[in-house]
Amino acid sequence: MGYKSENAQHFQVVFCLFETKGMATNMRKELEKQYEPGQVEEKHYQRWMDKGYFHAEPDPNKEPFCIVIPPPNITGQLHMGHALDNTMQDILVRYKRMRGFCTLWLPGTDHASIATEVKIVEKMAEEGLTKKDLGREAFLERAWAWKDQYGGKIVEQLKRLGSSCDWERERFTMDEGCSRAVREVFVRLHEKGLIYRGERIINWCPCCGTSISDAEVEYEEKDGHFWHIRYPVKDQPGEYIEIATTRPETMLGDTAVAVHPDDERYAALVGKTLILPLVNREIPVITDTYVEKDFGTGAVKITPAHDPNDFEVGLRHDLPIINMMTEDAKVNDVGGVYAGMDRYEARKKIVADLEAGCFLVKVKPHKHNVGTCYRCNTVIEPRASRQWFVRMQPLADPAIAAVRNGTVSFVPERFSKTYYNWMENIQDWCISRQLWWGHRIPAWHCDACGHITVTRNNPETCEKCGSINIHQDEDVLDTWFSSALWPFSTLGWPDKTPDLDYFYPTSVLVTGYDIIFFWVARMIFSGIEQMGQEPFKHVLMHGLIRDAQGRKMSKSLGNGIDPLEVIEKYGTDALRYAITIGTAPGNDMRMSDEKLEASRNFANKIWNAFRFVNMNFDEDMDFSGVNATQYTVADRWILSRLNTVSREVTENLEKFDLAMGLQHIYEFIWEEFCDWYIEMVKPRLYDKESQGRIVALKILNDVLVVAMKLLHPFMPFITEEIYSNLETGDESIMISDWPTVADGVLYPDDEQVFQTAMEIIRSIRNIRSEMNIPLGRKAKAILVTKNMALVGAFQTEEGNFKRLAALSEIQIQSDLSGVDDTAIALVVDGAEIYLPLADLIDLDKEVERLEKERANLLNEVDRVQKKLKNEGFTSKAPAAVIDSERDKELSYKEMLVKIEERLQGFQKAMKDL
RNA sequence: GGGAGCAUAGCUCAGCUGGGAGAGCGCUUGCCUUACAAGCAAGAUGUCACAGGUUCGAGCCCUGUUGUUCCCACCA
Repeated sequence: MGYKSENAQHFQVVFCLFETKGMATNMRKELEKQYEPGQVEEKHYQRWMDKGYFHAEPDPNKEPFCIVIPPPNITGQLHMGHALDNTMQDILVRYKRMRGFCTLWLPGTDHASIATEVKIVEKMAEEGLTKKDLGREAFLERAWAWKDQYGGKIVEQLKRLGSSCDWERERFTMDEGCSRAVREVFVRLHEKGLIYRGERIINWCPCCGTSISDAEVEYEEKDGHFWHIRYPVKDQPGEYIEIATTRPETMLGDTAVAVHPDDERYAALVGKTLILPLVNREIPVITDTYVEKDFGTGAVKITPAHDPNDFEVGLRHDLPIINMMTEDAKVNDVGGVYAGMDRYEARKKIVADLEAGCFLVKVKPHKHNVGTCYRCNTVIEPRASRQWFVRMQPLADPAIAAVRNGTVSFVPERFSKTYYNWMENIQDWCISRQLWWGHRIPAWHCDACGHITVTRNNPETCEKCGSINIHQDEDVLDTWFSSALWPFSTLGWPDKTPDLDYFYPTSVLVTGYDIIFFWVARMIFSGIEQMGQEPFKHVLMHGLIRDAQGRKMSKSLGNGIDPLEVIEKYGTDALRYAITIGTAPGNDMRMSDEKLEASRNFANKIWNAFRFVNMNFDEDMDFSGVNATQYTVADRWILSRLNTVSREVTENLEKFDLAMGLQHIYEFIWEEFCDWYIEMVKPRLYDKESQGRIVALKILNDVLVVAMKLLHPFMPFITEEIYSNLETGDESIMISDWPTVADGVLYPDDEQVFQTAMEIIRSIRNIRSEMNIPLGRKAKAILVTKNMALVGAFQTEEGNFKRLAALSEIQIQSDLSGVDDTAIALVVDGAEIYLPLADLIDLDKEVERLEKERANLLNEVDRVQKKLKNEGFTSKAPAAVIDSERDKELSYKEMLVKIEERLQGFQKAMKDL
């Protein structure tokens, strides 16, 4: 089946939409005045899918271009962040596809271990159930059911955005392949000694009941207190050390008090024993340089089990680690009478008891940062715990180098600093989570000998003692562990697949700057470690979308803008336009109804431009006889401009400046094509006998074809809708070729002439408006110029120019003969226009206007001349700049002369009156 | 404590390797001109935060200051 017949078939589908309302007389039916995105989007997306346009297979004859999607959480509901992220990816992908790359956009979803588990637990709570009630297996059944129910939802929502993902390759971080990759990486890192298990202080979320990594802790400044407490010295009544703490309840776990070795105030007490109040435990006074003399009292209680610094001090001094808290943040058995109390309840009681026992010296208000869980916002509790860690230093070094040497580049560049900052100060990564939903750690503990067997496949015996009494580690891995492998696990790793071979390293990663640590950094070191090659060449960062007031969108504020509602109301293309336009790369942006309306208006503008063209098309047009010799100035001007704009859009896309690319095509379509070219072409079209009609139709068609291509990556639906109704020979815009661009300016002379003509028309319109000359009153204009090209243009386009400037006649001549002294004079670069409107003119005002004009020009001439007289300028500025200043000088001078002549004539005429 | 961003029209924001300040919205005026009133035409509005410096030339580069936002670190 050829293109033509397909196209014809498609036409019928399109136009039946309008059959009911239109009252068309031929095949080209009247289109709706307003663009209706709804059905158009659904229709084309379905067709693209059916045709398999999104699918990519490795093609040795083409260059690959690959993006892996930042996988949205299965629990996720599409929000503006997704809309931005995926619009940007789709723009790049559609552009590269049209440029002939073998283009793969690989989609998928993330199991989002902790986030999903939190949601499921919440839902279970509504039924009065806890995880313990269900047990691991039943819980996981629920989780998978959840995934099946909601996982597809976000995917369907991504489709509404127009995302041209290869859905045949959709992946999930917990699918068989990705899980295999996870186990493989874990085992490999373990074999290299880069994964270890150890007792460390980790961040514990009492609400989620799990450890979380440093990156998952958010700090908020909160008002707290500084409690000053006396710890009495053993056997020396009246002697004590005063410490200060923000968490008095942790004293239950104190195993020492530390002072600075050089602190003379406490020198005598070092080595003595203190009696821990309320607990009556004996603890030593030690010295450690970690203590700052000038902060607080200069003496620090040391709680190795509940503070990272204290833990380190504890290690140095071989102190016991006393954990005083349960997993749900209650005081444990260590706490004696406080056992079973919630941490804050215990705090109150302990403070009260300290006060009663005269141990409390004072309470000072104190602002400090409190860590909270990024998922549930609960205050996290530092806690000594046995966990699995990834040793980061060896992995970080090559990952830093990859960015330093440009193998991976951040766009905009400044984000590489954020990356270095983190990578260079990296701590080991706590990867074990006390959760059930996720990749279970591939480690088996031997009940007989205690050895841990780490292996890819479920072992039956302990590798050390051979015992069959082994059990798998209860914990799962940090959800980011599997995301870190995403760029290669999704392409088939650890197998050597053709996909992996062809598409890895991927081309670009598009994501928000808020996720550099969680994800980008970890993908980079994982890719380098496992594949020996960086996972992507460029990281294109974007900012956050905020609400109209500039606030972050959040559930609690209820200020979120739902992209699906926006799509319903304004259309996907409008949403994509609004998201892309007018932002600098990497900056946050605000979204508002005003912006969306403006975006929809642009879509509507394009629609009406097409509508105009469409209604002038004939059923059987034949462009074959049209050739370049038949083009008018306007034709060559618009083609020349189109060529330049094509180059600009291409260049901007190449350097990932999407907003600027869109800006260029926007301005071209609205200001040049619609406001000028279409207006210029109308008379030719209305005159059915005109020779130029078919030429004009061809140019309209061709310009729209290219303009739609340039716009397609940004606004895929409306461009496809229009493209499929133009004369192209293609079956779809999305697999058509990107416009080719000629070097330089295509028709420089015509551009020049047309610019001047536009300037003339604008100044006539201006004066009409200024002098309140109504449109109804047709005025005559005398154009005085020696520019033959301009004369030619005005002769061939006379009807047009008359109409655009609302003139009844344009008389062209090379001198002032017959021009009335009192005619209004307009001077532009290269021409003068005289409007003999004596009866309408207030002579004094006209003199005033001319004098103002004269003053302006004098000013300009003066400025340019000063510049040109400056030797520094003439000797150092580039030749092109100097030339253009010389040109300006000439034309300003010429214009000045005309104005002055005019003024003299005018004043003489006034005298005569 | 360290790092980054931002400060340009009434509002929201663009502004290329430094070479006469732009858009959208809003505002004023005139238009339902057979593509579009979700539109057309014309217009007004700027000490480009401040102070120095580099340069023939600075919104743009350098230094400092002020205000503001964010990230990282975490002195108990």
